[in-house]
Amino acid sequence: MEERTPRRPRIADVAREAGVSKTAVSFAFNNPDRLAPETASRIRDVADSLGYRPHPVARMLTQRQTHTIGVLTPQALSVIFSNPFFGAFNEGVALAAEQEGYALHFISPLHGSLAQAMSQATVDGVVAVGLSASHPEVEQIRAAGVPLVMVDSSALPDQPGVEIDDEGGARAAAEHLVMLGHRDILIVSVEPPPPALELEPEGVMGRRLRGYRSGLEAKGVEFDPRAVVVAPASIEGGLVALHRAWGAGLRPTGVLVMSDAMAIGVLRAARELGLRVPEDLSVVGFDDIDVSQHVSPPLTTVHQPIRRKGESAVRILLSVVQRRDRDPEQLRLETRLIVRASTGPAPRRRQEVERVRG
Amino acid sequence: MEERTPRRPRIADVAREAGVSKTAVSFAFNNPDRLAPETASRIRDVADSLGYRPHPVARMLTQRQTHTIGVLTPQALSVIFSNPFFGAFNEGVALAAEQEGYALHFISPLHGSLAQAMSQATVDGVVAVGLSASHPEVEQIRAAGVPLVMVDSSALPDQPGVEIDDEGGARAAAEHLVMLGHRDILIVSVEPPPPALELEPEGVMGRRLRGYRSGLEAKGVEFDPRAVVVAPASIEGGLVALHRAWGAGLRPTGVLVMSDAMAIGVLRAARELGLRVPEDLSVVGFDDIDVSQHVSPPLTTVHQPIRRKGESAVRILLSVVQRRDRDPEQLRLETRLIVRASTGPAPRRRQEVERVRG
DNA sequence: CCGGTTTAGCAAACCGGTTTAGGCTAGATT
DNA sequence: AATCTAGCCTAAACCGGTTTGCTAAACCGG
Repeated sequence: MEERTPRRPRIADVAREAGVSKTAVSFAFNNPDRLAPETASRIRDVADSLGYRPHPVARMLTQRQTHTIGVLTPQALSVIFSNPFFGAFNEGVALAAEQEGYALHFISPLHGSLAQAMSQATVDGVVAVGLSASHPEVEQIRAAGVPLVMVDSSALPDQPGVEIDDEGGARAAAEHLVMLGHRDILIVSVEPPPPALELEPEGVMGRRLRGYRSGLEAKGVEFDPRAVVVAPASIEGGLVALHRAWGAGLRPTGVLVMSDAMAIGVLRAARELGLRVPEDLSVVGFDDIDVSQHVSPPLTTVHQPIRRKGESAVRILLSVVQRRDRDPEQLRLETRLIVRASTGPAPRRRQEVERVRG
Repeated sequence: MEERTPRRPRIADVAREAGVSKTAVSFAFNNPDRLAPETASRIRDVADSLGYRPHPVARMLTQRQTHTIGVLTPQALSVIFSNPFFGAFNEGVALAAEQEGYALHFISPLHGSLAQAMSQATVDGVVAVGLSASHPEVEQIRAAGVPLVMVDSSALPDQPGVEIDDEGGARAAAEHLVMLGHRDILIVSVEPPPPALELEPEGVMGRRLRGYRSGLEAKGVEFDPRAVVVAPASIEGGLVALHRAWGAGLRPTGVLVMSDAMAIGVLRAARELGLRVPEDLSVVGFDDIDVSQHVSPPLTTVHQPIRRKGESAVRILLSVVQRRDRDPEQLRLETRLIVRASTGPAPRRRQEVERVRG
């Protein structure tokens, strides 16, 4: 007698074994009231003894829902997960999703195509983060007909979304430095990842840049485009950014950095250059990720409610997934400057900085 | 004339519109060689004009695969994502998965039950991390018949898995401190999360504890169980752990911490207590997460190849998902001590520490 | 002109469930 | 006794695709 690889038992096997119809087996699991109690429990016993579990894919197909929400990003997942910003964001997403019993499915470009990855994904709805409204594939994605909430994309009309007041936060950061007496200010911006989108004015970084600029100009400091450097949004990125700026002869007393990860790199570069923070150089980050309060000196930064952003996105998404009748909800969360120890009064005389560098 | 909500077009709609059978439509997408070229392209045109995309769930059902791998953890996802260890691990997982065109699906306890979450998940295989072999649901999970690779669980026979040399790494850390002259050593261990598993001897932390112990004893330092404190595996956790130990009257000159996140908290607590690191207090972490080299002072820690662990787990998983004939592969990765600046010679006289504290 | 091979496309079965619309029986009602 | 109702269960249709035979026509060399 051959030992066959044991097929996974299906509903028909249970039905046959229990001497009932498939319908009865299905009812035993999903709708036991429609069966005599003893029949239902007998069916369940048989199912257990066979090790039967309803096939999740088949269920999805008939019920037309997957109980899964997708998190979509235009970047490779392998660059997302160890980014503390995404960590906190995903934490919020997970919190809201778990509460409602939804699982999480991550969608990233498949063979370079987001739309393709999207059409392969079995989700009830999608939270898109870091996807700019002008992304080439955004139309295809919307055309997939899956409920979609966009995060940090300048809102399309009719498109639910969550964003924050990037511009206001950046303006506060810039004004803070100016009020401390800084005049020579370096701006460190985020370089778009390889599949190089231009630095679009509608993107997050565009908004922050506008905020910096208006903050400077509001206080009478001229905005100098040559004092803007660009690097990858990582600790390393910030590190090389300051070194490069310094090497190019810039001698700022204050730095406005568009992400905390980069700001941490800037802090490190400052130490390497022999600059004391904040005595010689003031640094302001953006995002207020968890570690920012633990680095030394603790980082002055623009706080945004990252976890809440993730939670809200999921809440909004589920409200459209579950009842179709909603208006597209657009949520805007506040930012605020948190002054810690990485900023201080500008050094009196420029020489002071020069001397240290030498 | 009523405006009906437009049904998603199905294969039958395309077939009717193009005047062919469903089979032909299917071929046009998956097996165009079996059709005359002009027929195939006509079908694809019709499909495009209708906005037709094959329904991913239906595909999964017939093809019996989902092109998705699951990442399973016994903890809530909302505690996972902003943990830098998981961040790096997931990065490795994502890297290997993306290379093979697999998406990622995260599975965490559903209504408290991992097995239930598991049976709902549509994945081709699962990487389980932080799931101890003695977890109450591990049998049900294995019984689901889904290929499974366990990470950091003491290997079950017949069960593919990836682990690291926790014990060896911990021993090296302990010996390092002893060689620097430390005799009063505090051990900070990880408290199991709420659904409180005991601190099992087979768990990761059990292995590390054994390593510390054997490292101490090998160098003739007695292991004192009262010098082991327990706290959550977070920066906060480490912070309160040292404060609590200090408050209880312990006066270690060296601390062995079972995770870098906690070690960073310990560093901070030391600063709050007025202790200089490493002059007054030496601190050794475990894991070597990315930030550890950026905190100040840079953290001496036991390195483990976290990303590679994730990658390897997925590689092994896919090798069994794709061809069933493999032996269960068990991989063990090395750890090594990385000495940075948070450890140094023990202070000469105990008084030195006492004085500082005062 | 004939048997044999391609080629192009189709009908039907299948994946593994859920759901609709009844059917049958037994007890209650008229 | 005939009709109604309630309770329990089922056959068949359905979700939306893929795959397996099979057939009819075109092609081919002899």
